[in-house]
Amino acid sequence: MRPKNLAKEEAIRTVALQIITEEGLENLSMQRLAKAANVSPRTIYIKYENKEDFLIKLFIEEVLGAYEQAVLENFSPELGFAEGVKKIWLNTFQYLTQNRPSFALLQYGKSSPLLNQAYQKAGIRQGQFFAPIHRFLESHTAAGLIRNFPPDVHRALLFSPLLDLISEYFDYQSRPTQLITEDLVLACCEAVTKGMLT
Amino acid sequence: MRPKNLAKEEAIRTVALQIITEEGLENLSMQRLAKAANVSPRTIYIKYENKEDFLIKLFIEEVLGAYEQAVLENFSPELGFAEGVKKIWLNTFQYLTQNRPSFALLQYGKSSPLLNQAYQKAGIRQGQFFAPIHRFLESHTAAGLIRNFPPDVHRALLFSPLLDLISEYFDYQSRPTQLITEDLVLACCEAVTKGMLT
DNA sequence: TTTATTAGTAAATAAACGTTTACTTATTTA
DNA sequence: TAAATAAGTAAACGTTTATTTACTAATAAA
Repeated sequence: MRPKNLAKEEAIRTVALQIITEEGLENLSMQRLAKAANVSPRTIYIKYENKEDFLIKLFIEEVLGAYEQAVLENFSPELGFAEGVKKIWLNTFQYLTQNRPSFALLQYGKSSPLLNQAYQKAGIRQGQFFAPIHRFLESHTAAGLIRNFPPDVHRALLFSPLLDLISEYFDYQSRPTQLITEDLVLACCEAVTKGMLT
Repeated sequence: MRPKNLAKEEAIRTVALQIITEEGLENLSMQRLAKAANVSPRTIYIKYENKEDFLIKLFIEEVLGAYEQAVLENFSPELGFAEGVKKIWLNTFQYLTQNRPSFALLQYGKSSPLLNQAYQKAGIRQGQFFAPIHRFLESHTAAGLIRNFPPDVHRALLFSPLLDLISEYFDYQSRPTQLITEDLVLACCEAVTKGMLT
């Protein structure tokens, strides 16, 4: 049996992320992807059932896993609230600003019905993903340190401003000076943290 | 000269918003839109140059204008900080939860390169849009009441959690009970407000 | 070394895409 | 009432889409 050429599989995935980042998800076609990855269209269909299957697997296996790992690096649910939130913010900011394709796909996950399905499947809102953060928030809530909100609401308050700042980071990347610096992000982190306290 | 049939123009726009809301921007094709609006494809091209022109005008003229008006209703830059933020939050929450197509298009504006252009064109980040809110934030910053951040950053802290909560509102709409109530939103508003104070 | 089996290719498929062509209809104005 | 003109239609345009067909290439097991 002829063995799989793993380099081709990888080329398909990385070229796909490149096209999505530079020209948007709507400009990624299977034929174009195949040509850019120096591969026959049929080769993509060896591993993936169809385009939808490909995108969902690209999202879950290539993006979400690495993202979660980066965000949780050196984080522990036992950390103090301010310290834990700061760690999460710094990890997220540093990882996503250095991995634009991941950020682009995460943003698409919020609007595209197709990728939104993948989100649900990955259990982001159910807390299977980022479980340590879930526990972290629950324990500090139980201790009465932070306001008693449902987990989804905690997540909205904690993460959405940060993702918005990262979006602005990329907007300003094409201009003479960068508005969104790490110091500024840490100041925002402090503001968000303070607001959540009881 | 044969007069324009305004009902057809309106049908095109409302049917487009319907399709985008229910099946996503990526499933809106000109031929499909024409058929669903009971119109010949050519009719769309009487008013709009091409698909891009149509979407941008739909976004700016149909969505952004009404959205800004709703958000700013009974708002004044002279209001106290907590009071002003609360008014904005309530206006936004009430309007967008009742106008899902507007919310859907606003979300697409963040990921789709095409609509993102429209955002920039409308000057959302430059403060031409929502100018009263811009003045509101500037004066309270100058007075030393809230932290001294750039306007884009203020906007990220203030609005992004709210939009995330509205997104969750729609997620929960298909389930037995609604998680995101007006009371909960107001409690979050209080948290965000508190965090922004110096 | 042959056979079986999967990887991979080039080219083709039907369907859908955005847009246009060729034409008809409805209305105003002269 | 007739001429002028823009609105609107049905059908088609060439292109691109996702996917498949028919085939070749490469390797492991026999």
